[in-house]
Amino acid sequence: MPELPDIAVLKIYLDATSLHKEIEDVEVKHVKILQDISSRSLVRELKGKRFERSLRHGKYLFVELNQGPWVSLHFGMTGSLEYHKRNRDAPQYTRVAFVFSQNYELAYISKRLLGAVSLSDSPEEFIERHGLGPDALDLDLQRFKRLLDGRRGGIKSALMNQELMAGIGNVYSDEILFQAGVMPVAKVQALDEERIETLYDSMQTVLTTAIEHKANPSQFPETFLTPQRTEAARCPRCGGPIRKKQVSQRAAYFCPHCQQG
DNA sequence: AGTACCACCTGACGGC
DNA sequence: TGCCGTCAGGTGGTAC
Repeated sequence: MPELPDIAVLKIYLDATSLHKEIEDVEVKHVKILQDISSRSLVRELKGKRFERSLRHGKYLFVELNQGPWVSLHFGMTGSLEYHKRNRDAPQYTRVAFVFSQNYELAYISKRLLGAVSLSDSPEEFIERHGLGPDALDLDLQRFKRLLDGRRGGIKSALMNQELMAGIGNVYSDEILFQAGVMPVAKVQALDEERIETLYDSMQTVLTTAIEHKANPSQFPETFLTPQRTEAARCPRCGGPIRKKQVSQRAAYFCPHCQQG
């Protein structure tokens, strides 16, 4: 479920395992995962260098090398990281392996190959080039209001629009709307100022709470909708049935009793 | 400006 | 058991 909280957890993991170690080799196991760069260039740029620090913006993780470009990691719908000792059973679907000394490596894993590994001059340059909005957790209420002001479309697609704000995907947009008591089909224009503020508060609370629980839905508070993303589920607040509906081309889960507008 | 649709990929699941 | 359609949390391009 790689949305903002998941990437935040991957950042903690990468920082704890893979910084300040010489990259002895880079193994590209599937070139389709590389974006705008060849295998050879990636290896040449990274070999002998070290990861010094990482930054997260939206659903992207950027890793700074001790000199040269930044590595940018995007995880698509099925991506992850795993640091492990190299042996005969490497993780399945490892697409790129960053190899350190003593036979340890950081594996970039992507089952469906929808993610991307690339290089950029800086996170700022990458964010600009991709037209990403501000990070959803680095957004104050006033700016949130300005971003939504005058928008004609639905609230769910606005929350998921990476050009507007970066980091929220299908699952967390549903959770934020549920916590705020707003229907996924609600139009932005139909929300008064108070509900926009509630939405903002829910966004901050949901994202930070998810990160605190390692982005693992099975550990989320009982008041959360996310673990109930099945059609037979019950609303954690009122006990009524959870409904599923296509909204903005995605499967939205919501409680018709607790969410309005 | 905002939305619909398709494409990119692979795997899981249910129906037959 | 095998085949087939459908669906899955990502982004990006095109057409309206």
